[in-house]
Amino acid sequence: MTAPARRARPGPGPANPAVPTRDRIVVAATQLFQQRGYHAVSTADILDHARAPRGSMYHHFPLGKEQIAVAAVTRIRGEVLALLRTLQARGRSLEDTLRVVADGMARWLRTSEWREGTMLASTAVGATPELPELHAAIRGAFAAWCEHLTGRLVDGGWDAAAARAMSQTIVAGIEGAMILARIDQDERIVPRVAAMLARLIATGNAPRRGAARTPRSRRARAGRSGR
Amino acid sequence: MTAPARRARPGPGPANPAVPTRDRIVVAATQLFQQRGYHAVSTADILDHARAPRGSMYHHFPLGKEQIAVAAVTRIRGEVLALLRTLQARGRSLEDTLRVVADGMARWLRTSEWREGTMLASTAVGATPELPELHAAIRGAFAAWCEHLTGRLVDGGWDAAAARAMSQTIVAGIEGAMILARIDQDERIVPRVAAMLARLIATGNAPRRGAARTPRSRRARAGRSGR
DNA sequence: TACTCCCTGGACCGATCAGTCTAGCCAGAG
DNA sequence: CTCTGGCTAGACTGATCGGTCCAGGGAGTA
Repeated sequence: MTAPARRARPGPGPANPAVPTRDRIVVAATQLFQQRGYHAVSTADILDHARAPRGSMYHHFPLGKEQIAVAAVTRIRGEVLALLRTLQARGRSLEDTLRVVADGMARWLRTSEWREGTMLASTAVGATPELPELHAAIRGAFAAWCEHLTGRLVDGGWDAAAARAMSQTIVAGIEGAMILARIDQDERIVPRVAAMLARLIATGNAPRRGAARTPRSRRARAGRSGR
Repeated sequence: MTAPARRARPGPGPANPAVPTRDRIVVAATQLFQQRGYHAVSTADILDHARAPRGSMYHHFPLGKEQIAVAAVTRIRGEVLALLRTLQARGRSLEDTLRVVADGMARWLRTSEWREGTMLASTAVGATPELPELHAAIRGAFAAWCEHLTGRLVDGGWDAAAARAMSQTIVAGIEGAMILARIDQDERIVPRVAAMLARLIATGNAPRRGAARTPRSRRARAGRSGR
């Protein structure tokens, strides 16, 4: 318990010159922040991983570490949103989407040997109230995901308020499941929780509406309320 | 974005001599870890808050910071478990228990101005795979909570596997809801998610009961491992 | 009073932190 | 060719990190 000696690994081989330095930094930072969280990652770690010199980093990110973290969060936000939209475009139901996402995340957990995996939580913790820019970026990412899910639920006939609560439950459940799965090193927790959430979606449609099953009669709902 | 200057506050008034130094350290560490996570809290922070000198800390915790974190996690584990058991002893249903816990946590979030609140997640992130003792402590705490919840569900007639999945969903959902609520600074998210989970419990008892789910006679659930 | 032992108090250490600075590389423009 | 400016390169800084060390303080016992 004396010395961490975490800096042992010198980085993953030589830099790939085909990838611009800025992108290499963002990719490395994304991985590291997901692994260990904002405060446990040093700029030297990022530079090591990205095979970039210090000067380049402060050239591309003059505001320093927090700015890099914002870029990383924005990247994650976009990737997840793209996946959600792709699945929607392919006609997958929301329950199906949940399953696919959960399976993908479980695989990701395992292949990274439970080192990566908590999408934003690693970065979210400790970003309040210092680091206001990072805080805002994380908040925006969660909001974007929830908004997408809420939209899909409303399209499916959900009451706006219920849809909002449901989408928050989904995001919270998945994020929490990732934390539990990492700690337990048991990736099956994620699909398990996702199945529970899918059941909640299936049975819970429009809790104060008439039918319990999806009525498919969309288009007629009132305007969105939230935010 | 230059200097954090977080060390500005000198600590919360003079030390209370009635509380032993060791306890003051654990209490301060618990609060700080919940606020900012393991890596973002320095030993100097803890000492400041606890109004204790450096020597005392390494007298009581010769293994250093990680040992203090383990003590803090153990403390949280015990407190939550005690609350769950108290509510059970008072005859509250599991759904009711969930509501009470969620309301309490929401209040806690607000009164701490969204600085404390994510029970273990703050500490959990980044505790893998270094910090093995801390990792084990967090894992044990989550396991203890899940075990309690699983026991109550099985008592209520749930199939063992389904009960386990449900209890993990509950813990994951609450933990995730706390993260979302902190980021959004909106404590209503927690009771909202809790209500969803309660609905899942109410409707989900023995899912697909008639179908191929193994009923599996519940055995006497083994000794509950309190603290 | 004298002695013991648990605990306090804080100076101190080498390592590492995020961030600064400046010297040069090198491709494209003129 | 020269010049220029975006980018690289890494030495350097002061602050802070977790951890070590040891000189006492002071209650209990004799």
